[in-house]
Amino acid sequence: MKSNDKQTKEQEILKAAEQEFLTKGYDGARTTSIAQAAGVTHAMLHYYFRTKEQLFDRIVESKFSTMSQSLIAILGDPTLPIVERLRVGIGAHFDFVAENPQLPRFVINEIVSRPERYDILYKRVGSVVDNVYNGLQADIDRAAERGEIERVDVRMLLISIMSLNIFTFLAYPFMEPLMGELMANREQFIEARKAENIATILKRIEKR
Amino acid sequence: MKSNDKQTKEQEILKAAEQEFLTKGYDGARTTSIAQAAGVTHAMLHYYFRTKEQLFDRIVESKFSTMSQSLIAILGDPTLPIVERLRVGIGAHFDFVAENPQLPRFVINEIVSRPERYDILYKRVGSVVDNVYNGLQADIDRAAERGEIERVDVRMLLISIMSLNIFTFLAYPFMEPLMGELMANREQFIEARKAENIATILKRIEKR
DNA sequence: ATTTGCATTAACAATTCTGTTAAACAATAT
DNA sequence: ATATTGTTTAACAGAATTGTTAATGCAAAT
Repeated sequence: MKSNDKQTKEQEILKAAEQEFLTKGYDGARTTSIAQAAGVTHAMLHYYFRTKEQLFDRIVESKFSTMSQSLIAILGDPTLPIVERLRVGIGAHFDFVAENPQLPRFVINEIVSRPERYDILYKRVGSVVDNVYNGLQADIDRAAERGEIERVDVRMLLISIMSLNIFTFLAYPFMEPLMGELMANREQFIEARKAENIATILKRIEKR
Repeated sequence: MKSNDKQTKEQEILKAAEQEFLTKGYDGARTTSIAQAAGVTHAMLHYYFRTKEQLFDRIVESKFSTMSQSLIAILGDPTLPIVERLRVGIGAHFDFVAENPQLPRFVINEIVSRPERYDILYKRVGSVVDNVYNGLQADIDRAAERGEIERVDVRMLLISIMSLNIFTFLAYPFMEPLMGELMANREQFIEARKAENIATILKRIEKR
Protein backbone atom coordinates (compact mmCIF):
# COMPACT_ATOMS: atom_id res chain seq x y z
CA MET A 1 0.00 0.00 0.00
CA LYS A 2 0.90 3.61 -0.37
CA SER A 3 2.88 5.20 2.41
CA ASN A 4 -0.05 7.55 2.43
CA ASP A 5 -2.44 4.85 3.48
CA LYS A 6 0.05 3.50 5.94
CA GLN A 7 -0.04 6.70 7.88
CA THR A 8 -3.78 6.60 7.66
CA LYS A 9 -3.98 3.14 9.17
CA GLU A 10 -1.52 3.90 11.90
CA GLN A 11 -3.43 7.03 12.72
CA GLU A 12 -6.72 5.19 12.49
CA ILE A 13 -5.46 2.93 15.23
CA LEU A 14 -4.28 5.87 17.29
CA LYS A 15 -7.63 7.55 16.94
CA ALA A 16 -9.51 4.44 17.98
CA ALA A 17 -7.08 3.85 20.83
CA GLU A 18 -7.54 7.36 22.12
CA GLN A 19 -11.28 6.95 22.24
CA GLU A 20 -11.09 3.55 23.89
CA PHE A 21 -8.47 4.49 26.47
CA LEU A 22 -10.13 7.77 27.37
CA THR A 23 -13.48 6.19 28.06
CA LYS A 24 -12.47 2.81 29.47
CA GLY A 25 -9.02 3.39 30.87
CA TYR A 26 -6.04 1.14 30.36
CA ASP A 27 -7.52 -1.86 32.11
CA GLY A 28 -10.91 -1.65 30.47
CA ALA A 29 -9.54 -1.13 26.97
CA ARG A 30 -9.17 -4.13 24.66
CA THR A 31 -6.63 -4.17 21.88
CA THR A 32 -8.99 -6.25 19.75
CA SER A 33 -11.73 -3.71 20.28
CA ILE A 34 -9.39 -0.88 19.31
CA ALA A 35 -8.33 -2.74 16.18
CA GLN A 36 -11.91 -3.42 15.26
CA ALA A 37 -12.88 0.22 15.71
CA ALA A 38 -9.93 1.15 13.50
CA GLY A 39 -10.96 -1.38 10.86
CA VAL A 40 -7.83 -3.52 11.02
CA THR A 41 -6.89 -6.92 12.41
CA HIS A 42 -5.43 -6.76 15.89
CA ALA A 43 -2.13 -8.06 14.57
CA MET A 44 -1.73 -4.73 12.83
CA LEU A 45 -1.97 -2.97 16.12
CA HIS A 46 0.93 -5.03 17.40
CA TYR A 47 2.79 -4.53 14.17
CA TYR A 48 2.71 -0.76 14.53
CA PHE A 49 2.86 -0.39 18.29
CA ARG A 50 4.31 -3.67 19.51
CA THR A 51 2.35 -3.80 22.78
CA LYS A 52 -0.80 -2.40 24.32
CA GLU A 53 1.35 -0.51 26.78
CA GLN A 54 3.41 1.23 24.10
CA LEU A 55 0.25 2.25 22.29
CA PHE A 56 -1.12 3.51 25.54
CA ASP A 57 2.02 5.51 26.20
CA ARG A 58 1.55 7.33 22.94
CA ILE A 59 -1.91 8.39 24.02
CA VAL A 60 -0.78 9.35 27.50
CA GLU A 61 2.01 11.48 26.14
CA SER A 62 -0.32 13.41 23.90
CA LYS A 63 -2.98 13.81 26.56
CA PHE A 64 -0.60 14.99 29.23
CA SER A 65 0.69 17.56 26.85
CA THR A 66 -2.83 18.82 26.16
CA MET A 67 -3.46 18.93 29.89
CA SER A 68 -0.41 21.14 30.44
CA GLN A 69 -1.55 23.56 27.79
CA SER A 70 -4.94 23.88 29.43
CA LEU A 71 -3.34 24.85 32.71
CA ILE A 72 -1.18 27.46 31.09
CA ALA A 73 -4.30 28.97 29.54
CA ILE A 74 -5.51 30.03 32.98
CA LEU A 75 -2.59 32.38 33.40
CA GLY A 76 -3.92 34.53 30.61
CA ASP A 77 -2.53 37.77 29.24
CA PRO A 78 -0.19 39.59 31.65
CA THR A 79 -0.76 42.93 29.95
CA LEU A 80 -4.44 43.06 30.89
CA PRO A 81 -5.69 44.51 34.16
CA ILE A 82 -5.85 41.74 36.74
CA VAL A 83 -9.62 41.30 36.78
CA GLU A 84 -9.77 41.19 32.99
CA ARG A 85 -6.78 38.91 32.91
CA LEU A 86 -8.52 36.43 35.19
CA ARG A 87 -11.85 36.71 33.42
CA VAL A 88 -10.22 35.84 30.11
CA GLY A 89 -7.95 33.19 31.61
CA ILE A 90 -10.76 31.38 33.40
CA GLY A 91 -12.91 31.48 30.28
CA ALA A 92 -10.11 30.15 28.11
CA HIS A 93 -9.44 27.34 30.52
CA PHE A 94 -13.13 26.52 30.67
CA ASP A 95 -13.34 26.37 26.88
CA PHE A 96 -10.28 24.19 26.77
CA VAL A 97 -11.81 21.70 29.16
CA ALA A 98 -15.11 21.86 27.30
CA GLU A 99 -13.33 20.69 24.18
CA ASN A 100 -11.61 17.87 26.03
CA PRO A 101 -14.23 16.81 28.51
CA GLN A 102 -12.87 13.32 29.05
CA LEU A 103 -9.32 14.46 29.60
CA PRO A 104 -9.24 15.26 33.33
CA ARG A 105 -10.81 11.99 34.36
CA PHE A 106 -8.32 10.09 32.24
CA VAL A 107 -5.33 11.94 33.63
CA ILE A 108 -6.44 11.68 37.23
CA ASN A 109 -7.21 7.99 36.92
CA GLU A 110 -3.84 7.36 35.38
CA ILE A 111 -1.99 9.16 38.13
CA VAL A 112 -3.94 7.44 40.86
CA SER A 113 -3.66 3.95 39.49
CA ARG A 114 -0.01 3.99 38.46
CA PRO A 115 1.76 6.85 40.20
CA GLU A 116 5.24 5.38 39.64
CA ARG A 117 4.91 5.98 35.94
CA TYR A 118 4.68 9.72 36.40
CA ASP A 119 7.33 10.35 38.98
CA ILE A 120 9.87 11.34 36.38
CA LEU A 121 7.44 13.49 34.45
CA TYR A 122 6.61 15.33 37.62
CA LYS A 123 10.11 15.96 38.84
CA ARG A 124 10.67 17.74 35.55
CA VAL A 125 7.53 19.85 35.74
CA GLY A 126 7.46 20.61 39.45
CA SER A 127 10.24 23.15 39.52
CA VAL A 128 9.07 24.95 36.39
CA VAL A 129 5.63 25.57 37.78
CA ASP A 130 6.77 27.75 40.63
CA ASN A 131 8.06 30.32 38.17
CA VAL A 132 4.80 30.16 36.29
CA TYR A 133 2.78 31.15 39.33
CA ASN A 134 5.01 33.98 40.31
CA GLY A 135 4.01 36.27 37.46
CA LEU A 136 0.34 36.04 38.28
CA GLN A 137 0.95 36.24 42.00
CA ALA A 138 2.95 39.44 41.54
CA ASP A 139 0.15 40.86 39.43
CA ILE A 140 -2.35 40.05 42.16
CA ASP A 141 -0.13 41.49 44.84
CA ARG A 142 0.25 44.80 43.01
CA ALA A 143 -3.50 45.13 42.51
CA ALA A 144 -4.07 44.28 46.15
CA GLU A 145 -1.51 46.91 47.12
CA ARG A 146 -3.53 49.46 45.20
CA GLY A 147 -6.63 48.32 47.04
CA GLU A 148 -8.33 47.06 43.90
CA ILE A 149 -8.79 43.49 45.03
CA GLU A 150 -8.35 41.28 48.04
CA ARG A 151 -4.98 39.63 48.39
CA VAL A 152 -5.11 35.88 47.80
CA ASP A 153 -2.69 33.01 47.32
CA VAL A 154 -2.53 32.38 43.60
CA ARG A 155 -2.21 28.64 44.06
CA MET A 156 -5.40 28.51 46.06
CA LEU A 157 -7.07 30.57 43.39
CA LEU A 158 -5.82 28.26 40.64
CA ILE A 159 -7.12 25.23 42.48
CA SER A 160 -10.51 26.87 42.80
CA ILE A 161 -10.56 27.70 39.11
CA MET A 162 -9.60 24.17 38.14
CA SER A 163 -12.14 22.75 40.56
CA LEU A 164 -15.01 24.77 39.17
CA ASN A 165 -14.11 24.37 35.52
CA ILE A 166 -13.06 20.74 35.50
CA PHE A 167 -15.70 19.38 37.83
CA THR A 168 -18.42 20.67 35.56
CA PHE A 169 -17.38 18.17 32.90
CA LEU A 170 -15.95 15.49 35.12
CA ALA A 171 -19.17 14.99 36.99
CA TYR A 172 -21.51 15.86 34.18
CA PRO A 173 -22.87 12.33 33.75
CA PHE A 174 -23.31 12.06 37.48
CA MET A 175 -25.15 15.35 37.91
CA GLU A 176 -27.17 15.44 34.76
CA PRO A 177 -29.94 13.16 36.00
CA LEU A 178 -30.05 15.02 39.32
CA MET A 179 -30.51 18.51 38.01
CA GLY A 180 -33.63 18.25 35.91
CA GLU A 181 -34.29 21.10 33.53
CA LEU A 182 -31.20 23.02 34.60
CA MET A 183 -29.08 20.60 32.61
CA ALA A 184 -31.66 19.60 30.04
CA ASN A 185 -30.00 21.69 27.35
CA ARG A 186 -26.31 20.89 27.47
CA GLU A 187 -24.98 23.89 25.59
CA GLN A 188 -27.09 26.31 27.53
CA PHE A 189 -26.00 24.78 30.81
CA ILE A 190 -22.35 24.89 29.81
CA GLU A 191 -22.59 28.57 28.99
CA ALA A 192 -24.34 29.32 32.26
CA ARG A 193 -21.74 27.34 34.14
CA LYS A 194 -18.91 29.24 32.51
CA ALA A 195 -20.42 32.55 33.55
CA GLU A 196 -21.05 31.23 37.04
CA ASN A 197 -17.47 30.06 37.49
CA ILE A 198 -16.08 33.38 36.36
CA ALA A 199 -18.47 35.24 38.65
CA THR A 200 -17.53 33.01 41.58
CA ILE A 201 -13.81 33.56 41.21
CA LEU A 202 -14.04 37.28 40.55
CA LYS A 203 -16.22 37.77 43.58
CA ARG A 204 -13.71 35.83 45.62
CA ILE A 205 -11.07 38.49 45.01
CA GLU A 206 -13.46 41.42 45.27
CA LYS A 207 -12.63 43.87 47.94
CA ARG A 208 -15.33 44.13 50.59
CA MET B 1 -15.20 -22.69 62.25
CA LYS B 2 -17.27 -20.46 64.43
CA SER B 3 -20.04 -18.48 62.76
CA ASN B 4 -18.14 -15.61 64.33
CA ASP B 5 -15.11 -16.27 62.20
CA LYS B 6 -17.27 -16.82 59.16
CA GLN B 7 -18.55 -13.30 59.39
CA THR B 8 -15.01 -12.14 59.86
CA LYS B 9 -13.82 -13.86 56.70
CA GLU B 10 -16.71 -12.66 54.62
CA GLN B 11 -16.13 -9.16 55.89
CA GLU B 12 -12.43 -9.51 55.38
CA ILE B 13 -13.14 -10.14 51.72
CA LEU B 14 -15.54 -7.20 51.55
CA LYS B 15 -12.95 -4.94 53.11
CA ALA B 16 -10.26 -6.04 50.69
CA ALA B 17 -12.66 -5.78 47.77
CA GLU B 18 -13.63 -2.26 48.72
CA GLN B 19 -10.02 -1.18 48.76
CA GLU B 20 -9.23 -2.89 45.47
CA PHE B 21 -12.31 -1.70 43.62
CA LEU B 22 -12.01 1.87 44.89
CA THR B 23 -8.44 2.24 43.75
CA LYS B 24 -8.37 0.11 40.61
CA GLY B 25 -11.98 0.11 39.44
CA TYR B 26 -13.89 -2.93 38.29
CA ASP B 27 -11.66 -3.69 35.32
CA GLY B 28 -8.39 -3.23 37.15
CA ALA B 29 -9.43 -5.26 40.17
CA ARG B 30 -8.45 -8.94 40.37
CA THR B 31 -10.43 -11.43 42.39
CA THR B 32 -7.24 -13.30 43.21
CA SER B 33 -5.65 -10.12 44.47
CA ILE B 34 -8.68 -9.36 46.63
CA ALA B 35 -8.62 -12.85 48.05
CA GLN B 36 -4.93 -12.60 48.78
CA ALA B 37 -5.37 -9.27 50.55
CA ALA B 38 -8.15 -10.83 52.59
CA GLY B 39 -5.97 -13.81 53.46
CA VAL B 40 -8.12 -16.45 51.81
CA THR B 41 -7.98 -18.56 48.67
CA HIS B 42 -9.84 -17.05 45.77
CA ALA B 43 -12.28 -19.95 45.78
CA MET B 44 -13.59 -18.56 49.05
CA LEU B 45 -14.43 -15.34 47.35
CA HIS B 46 -16.56 -17.21 44.86
CA TYR B 47 -18.06 -19.30 47.63
CA TYR B 48 -19.34 -16.24 49.44
CA PHE B 49 -20.11 -13.93 46.55
CA ARG B 50 -20.47 -16.21 43.57
CA THR B 51 -19.04 -13.82 40.99
CA LYS B 52 -16.79 -10.79 40.79
CA GLU B 53 -19.75 -8.79 39.62
CA GLN B 54 -21.91 -9.68 42.60
CA LEU B 55 -19.12 -8.78 44.96
CA PHE B 56 -18.69 -5.54 43.12
CA ASP B 57 -22.39 -4.79 43.37
CA ARG B 58 -22.17 -5.06 47.13
CA ILE B 59 -19.48 -2.42 47.18
CA VAL B 60 -21.28 -0.17 44.72
CA GLU B 61 -24.46 -0.31 46.76
CA SER B 62 -22.68 0.71 49.91
CA LYS B 63 -20.66 3.45 48.21
CA PHE B 64 -23.60 4.99 46.40
CA SER B 65 -25.42 5.15 49.68
CA THR B 66 -22.50 6.94 51.31
CA MET B 67 -22.39 9.32 48.38
CA SER B 68 -26.05 10.23 48.82
CA GLN B 69 -25.51 10.97 52.48
CA SER B 70 -22.67 13.31 51.67
CA LEU B 71 -24.87 15.32 49.34
CA ILE B 72 -27.61 15.63 51.90
CA ALA B 73 -25.05 16.98 54.35
CA ILE B 74 -24.67 20.12 52.25
CA LEU B 75 -28.26 21.12 52.90
CA GLY B 76 -27.47 21.65 56.54
CA ASP B 77 -29.72 22.84 59.32
CA PRO B 78 -32.79 24.76 58.10
CA THR B 79 -33.24 26.51 61.45
CA LEU B 80 -29.95 28.39 61.13
CA PRO B 81 -29.66 31.76 59.38
CA ILE B 82 -28.83 31.16 55.73
CA VAL B 83 -25.18 32.14 55.86
CA GLU B 84 -24.59 30.03 58.93
CA ARG B 85 -26.56 27.22 57.40
CA LEU B 86 -24.34 27.23 54.34
CA ARG B 87 -21.14 27.59 56.31
CA VAL B 88 -21.98 24.53 58.36
CA GLY B 89 -23.34 22.58 55.40
CA ILE B 90 -20.30 23.18 53.23
CA GLY B 91 -17.98 22.27 56.08
CA ALA B 92 -19.90 19.09 56.82
CA HIS B 93 -19.80 18.07 53.19
CA PHE B 94 -16.11 18.82 53.00
CA ASP B 95 -15.44 16.68 56.07
CA PHE B 96 -17.51 13.91 54.60
CA VAL B 97 -15.50 13.90 51.41
CA ALA B 98 -12.26 14.13 53.38
CA GLU B 99 -13.17 10.88 55.10
CA ASN B 100 -14.01 9.20 51.82
CA PRO B 101 -11.48 10.71 49.46
CA GLN B 102 -11.60 7.90 46.90
CA LEU B 103 -15.37 7.85 46.72
CA PRO B 104 -16.14 10.49 44.09
CA ARG B 105 -13.66 9.14 41.58
CA PHE B 106 -15.09 5.67 41.99
CA VAL B 107 -18.68 6.80 41.57
CA ILE B 108 -17.95 8.99 38.58
CA ASN B 109 -15.93 6.30 36.85
CA GLU B 110 -18.68 3.81 37.41
CA ILE B 111 -21.33 6.04 35.95
CA VAL B 112 -19.23 6.94 32.96
CA SER B 113 -18.14 3.43 32.11
CA ARG B 114 -21.45 1.63 32.60
CA PRO B 115 -24.25 4.14 32.58
CA GLU B 116 -26.93 1.53 31.84
CA ARG B 117 -26.44 0.02 35.26
CA TYR B 118 -27.54 3.19 36.99
CA ASP B 119 -30.50 4.20 34.93
CA ILE B 120 -32.95 2.62 37.33
CA LEU B 121 -31.19 3.99 40.37
CA TYR B 122 -31.40 7.45 38.90
CA LYS B 123 -35.00 7.39 37.83
CA ARG B 124 -35.78 6.71 41.47
CA VAL B 125 -33.60 9.49 42.85
CA GLY B 126 -34.24 12.18 40.25
CA SER B 127 -37.71 13.16 41.29
CA VAL B 128 -36.89 13.17 44.99
CA VAL B 129 -34.06 15.61 44.58
CA ASP B 130 -36.19 18.47 43.35
CA ASN B 131 -38.00 18.58 46.67
CA VAL B 132 -34.69 18.53 48.46
CA TYR B 133 -33.49 21.67 46.72
CA ASN B 134 -36.66 23.58 47.27
CA GLY B 135 -36.21 24.04 50.99
CA LEU B 136 -32.83 25.62 50.59
CA GLN B 137 -33.86 27.64 47.58
CA ALA B 138 -36.79 29.09 49.53
CA ASP B 139 -34.43 29.93 52.36
CA ILE B 140 -32.11 31.73 49.96
CA ASP B 141 -34.98 33.56 48.30
CA ARG B 142 -36.27 34.86 51.60
CA ALA B 143 -32.85 36.13 52.62
CA ALA B 144 -32.43 37.74 49.20
CA GLU B 145 -35.85 39.37 49.61
CA ARG B 146 -34.63 40.90 52.85
CA GLY B 147 -31.56 42.13 51.04
CA GLU B 148 -29.16 40.03 53.10
CA ILE B 149 -27.63 38.12 50.22
CA GLU B 150 -27.59 37.99 46.47
CA ARG B 151 -30.22 35.80 44.89
CA VAL B 152 -28.72 32.67 43.28
CA ASP B 153 -29.93 29.41 41.81
CA VAL B 154 -29.43 26.80 44.49
CA ARG B 155 -28.49 24.13 41.96
CA MET B 156 -25.68 26.25 40.61
CA LEU B 157 -24.56 26.89 44.13
CA LEU B 158 -24.63 23.19 44.97
CA ILE B 159 -22.58 22.38 41.91
CA SER B 160 -20.00 24.96 42.94
CA ILE B 161 -19.85 23.54 46.44
CA MET B 162 -19.42 20.01 45.15
CA SER B 163 -16.82 21.17 42.65
CA LEU B 164 -14.69 22.89 45.24
CA ASN B 165 -14.99 20.24 47.93
CA ILE B 166 -14.71 17.15 45.80
CA PHE B 167 -12.03 18.32 43.41
CA THR B 168 -9.69 18.96 46.31
CA PHE B 169 -9.51 15.25 46.96
CA LEU B 170 -10.17 13.97 43.50
CA ALA B 171 -7.19 15.76 42.04
CA TYR B 172 -5.00 15.64 45.11
CA PRO B 173 -2.47 13.21 43.63
CA PHE B 174 -2.37 15.24 40.46
CA MET B 175 -1.83 18.59 42.15
CA GLU B 176 0.36 17.60 45.03
CA PRO B 177 3.59 17.52 43.02
CA LEU B 178 2.70 20.81 41.36
CA MET B 179 2.05 22.87 44.43
CA GLY B 180 5.28 22.58 46.35
CA GLU B 181 5.16 23.62 49.99
CA LEU B 182 1.50 24.61 49.84
CA MET B 183 0.58 20.94 49.87
CA ALA B 184 3.61 19.63 51.71
CA ASN B 185 1.64 19.15 54.91
CA ARG B 186 -1.53 17.35 53.95
CA GLU B 187 -3.60 18.08 57.04
CA GLN B 188 -2.67 21.73 57.02
CA PHE B 189 -3.54 22.04 53.34
CA ILE B 190 -6.88 20.30 53.81
CA GLU B 191 -7.81 22.70 56.57
CA ALA B 192 -6.81 25.70 54.49
CA ARG B 193 -8.74 24.37 51.56
CA LYS B 194 -11.87 23.89 53.64
CA ALA B 195 -11.72 27.50 54.80
CA GLU B 196 -11.06 28.67 51.26
CA ASN B 197 -14.05 26.79 49.85
CA ILE B 198 -16.38 28.18 52.48
CA ALA B 199 -15.04 31.69 51.90
CA THR B 200 -15.47 31.34 48.15
CA ILE B 201 -19.09 30.27 48.35
CA LEU B 202 -20.08 32.76 51.01
CA LYS B 203 -18.55 35.58 49.03
CA ARG B 204 -20.44 34.39 46.00
CA ILE B 205 -23.76 35.14 47.69
CA GLU B 206 -22.57 38.30 49.37
CA LYS B 207 -24.50 41.40 48.50
CA ARG B 208 -22.36 43.96 46.73
C1' DA C 1 11.34 -9.54 -14.24
C1' DT C 2 13.24 -9.88 -9.96
C1' DT C 3 14.45 -8.36 -5.77
C1' DT C 4 13.63 -5.84 -1.68
C1' DG C 5 11.07 -4.18 2.01
C1' DC C 6 7.10 -3.03 4.19
C1' DA C 7 2.10 -4.28 5.05
C1' DT C 8 -1.34 -7.61 6.05
C1' DT C 9 -3.58 -11.77 7.37
C1' DA C 10 -4.74 -16.00 9.67
C1' DA C 11 -3.53 -19.19 12.69
C1' DC C 12 -1.54 -20.18 16.82
C1' DA C 13 0.85 -19.85 21.49
C1' DA C 14 1.03 -18.33 26.21
C1' DT C 15 -0.75 -16.28 29.90
C1' DT C 16 -3.99 -14.51 32.95
C1' DC C 17 -8.22 -14.51 35.04
C1' DT C 18 -12.77 -16.04 36.47
C1' DG C 19 -15.41 -19.56 37.98
C1' DT C 20 -16.27 -24.78 39.18
C1' DT C 21 -15.86 -29.09 41.45
C1' DA C 22 -14.90 -32.81 44.25
C1' DA C 23 -12.87 -33.99 48.21
C1' DA C 24 -11.33 -32.90 52.93
C1' DC C 25 -12.34 -30.64 57.10
C1' DA C 26 -14.67 -28.73 61.17
C1' DA C 27 -18.44 -27.75 64.19
C1' DT C 28 -22.87 -28.82 65.81
C1' DA C 29 -26.89 -31.36 66.45
C1' DT C 30 -29.02 -35.94 67.09
C1' DA D 1 -20.63 -42.03 67.58
C1' DT D 2 -22.67 -40.40 63.54
C1' DA D 3 -25.06 -37.59 60.52
C1' DT D 4 -25.55 -33.07 58.89
C1' DT D 5 -24.32 -28.74 57.60
C1' DG D 6 -21.50 -25.28 56.28
C1' DT D 7 -16.42 -24.05 55.32
C1' DT D 8 -12.05 -24.56 53.02
C1' DT D 9 -8.59 -26.15 49.83
C1' DA D 10 -6.34 -27.68 45.67
C1' DA D 11 -6.76 -28.77 41.29
C1' DC D 12 -8.78 -27.95 37.15
C1' DA D 13 -11.59 -26.07 33.13
C1' DG D 14 -12.91 -22.43 29.97
C1' DA D 15 -12.74 -18.07 28.20
C1' DA D 16 -10.66 -13.95 27.07
C1' DT D 17 -6.78 -11.38 25.91
C1' DT D 18 -2.24 -10.16 24.52
C1' DG D 19 1.32 -11.07 21.64
C1' DT D 20 4.02 -13.94 17.89
C1' DT D 21 4.98 -16.00 13.59
C1' DA D 22 5.16 -17.70 9.16
C1' DA D 23 3.18 -17.19 4.95
C1' DT D 24 1.30 -13.99 1.53
C1' DG D 25 0.48 -9.71 -0.85
C1' DC D 26 1.78 -5.54 -2.81
C1' DA D 27 4.50 -1.55 -4.49
C1' DA D 28 8.46 0.54 -5.74
C1' DA D 29 13.41 0.22 -6.98
C1' DT D 30 16.99 -2.02 -9.76
